[in-house]
Amino acid sequence: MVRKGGDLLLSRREKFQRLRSKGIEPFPNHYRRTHTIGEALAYFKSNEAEEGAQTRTSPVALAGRIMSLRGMGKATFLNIQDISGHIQVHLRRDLLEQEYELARDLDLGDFLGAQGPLFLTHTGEITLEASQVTFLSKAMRPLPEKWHGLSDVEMRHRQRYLDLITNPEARRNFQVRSRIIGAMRHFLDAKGFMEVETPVLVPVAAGAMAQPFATHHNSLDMDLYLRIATELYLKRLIVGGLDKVYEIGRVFRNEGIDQDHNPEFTLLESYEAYADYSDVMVMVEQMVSTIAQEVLGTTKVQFGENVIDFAPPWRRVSMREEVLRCTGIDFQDFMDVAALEEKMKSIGIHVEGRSSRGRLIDKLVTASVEPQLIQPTFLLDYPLDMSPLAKQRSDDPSLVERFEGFAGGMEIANAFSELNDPDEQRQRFMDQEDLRKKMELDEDMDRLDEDFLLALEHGMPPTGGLGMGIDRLAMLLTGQESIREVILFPQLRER
RNA sequence: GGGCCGUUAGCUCAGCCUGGUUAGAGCUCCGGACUUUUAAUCCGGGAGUCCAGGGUUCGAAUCCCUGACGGCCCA
Repeated sequence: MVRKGGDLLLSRREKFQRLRSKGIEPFPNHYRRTHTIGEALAYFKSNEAEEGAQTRTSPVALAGRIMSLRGMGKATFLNIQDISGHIQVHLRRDLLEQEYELARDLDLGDFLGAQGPLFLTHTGEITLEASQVTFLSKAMRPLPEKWHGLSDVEMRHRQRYLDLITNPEARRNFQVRSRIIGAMRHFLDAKGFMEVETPVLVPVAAGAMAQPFATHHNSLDMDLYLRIATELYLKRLIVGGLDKVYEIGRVFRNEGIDQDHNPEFTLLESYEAYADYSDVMVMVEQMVSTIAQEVLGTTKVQFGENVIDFAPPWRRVSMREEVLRCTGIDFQDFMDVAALEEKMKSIGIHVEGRSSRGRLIDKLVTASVEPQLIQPTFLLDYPLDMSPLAKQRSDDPSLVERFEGFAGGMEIANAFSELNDPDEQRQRFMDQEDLRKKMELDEDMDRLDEDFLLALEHGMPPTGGLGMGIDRLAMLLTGQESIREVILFPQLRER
């Protein structure tokens, strides 16, 4: 596909042809570098520490993308970049002789291999003095502007590779994200959890209240959905005796897109037999603070105008109390849906369509409480109405043993003591379905998964379960306020 | 779903309010000079579907309408 940019593309094509006609392969198969650029810089510094600024190292062979190019006639300075860093390369005609001609055909964005000793220029920059250069790959299109980088947000997302080439912060965000997930696996593995993979294509999209994406399997002639959660499959594994399992996987929810929602996102779910939600709470604060410490070297991160400290213990407060504090509404005084809705309207919270009591309370939390929860906070003990998979509290059956974890004004974790009574679970699913039908609700309810109930009937031990949004955790630990900055290819409208 | 803002050269942006020569700048690109430069510098030269469509006007990048895409805020 050829797009605009006529001249610039043409001149690159011409240089490409010129290379070929000189017998230089523009896309050679092999190049052996001896060091990454980061390693080479470290190598020079250790030599410098021993021998002083005049040191010249033994030759190294480096490779990278040309990010700047300063031709000066019989000498050329350029900078090459790889993932570990960037380094200046000095090309001299007296050293390279005929090979120096190559300098004329280099473009920003091309890949170059260079071999030679490292030295310090008298402006103090570590530089490779090339005794040999190897053309490694041609860029047929120009890079974005070298000083400002690529700043058009849409293009940064559509052509993420350009963002990654030119914006160090983008590279860093995704490196941090990767290390977060690594540290998370390490933490869970060390606790004796087993990582598993469960189906993405499922006959019933259950385990959360969300619209699924629908698809179809042709040879089975069967409608399937992309999972909206991994919950019910992981609990089947608890039934199966795996005792501590987790999955880090993509889930799909057919919903709107905004600052902290993408239709596909990465979710950690973990289930631990013989644990309850208070055990999970301790694990969450340990895990997040450990990850922050491991990845960032601190538990404190700048997020917007705030510094969030993930060091345990996190604040714990009953959800009911916190709603009361933030809104002046004690939802236990409003068992009636209409009365609650009326009361919410009086403080300016409107809910469209017909809603259940659970959804109204959820709305209260997201609208009035969540934005205030900047420092890590656990809200405890949610109403039964909005928690069909959680176990009731023994002292108050209108509440369940559930918490959600918040930080930076976002929900990042959701956990409960898992309901393991199969008859009660069936009843909860049916209540949800009844509620939806009776009230003609405009909302998603958890779907009944008959096969899951069959598993539960074989007996599930008491279990503590957790769901945690990896993308939002990555936002918090990278200081990014948009989920699109931590998802490499966020969903965009087709152009 | 509603409101506000944006879309001009490959990239980063000015110009628009207050319509009027051939739409500008920097980077990139092309030619030339230059063997320690580093946003290299100096000289010369290129490069545009002003998001799309419609309207107003003698005349539209500029004013109006519709749409597309994106951003922010609200729901």
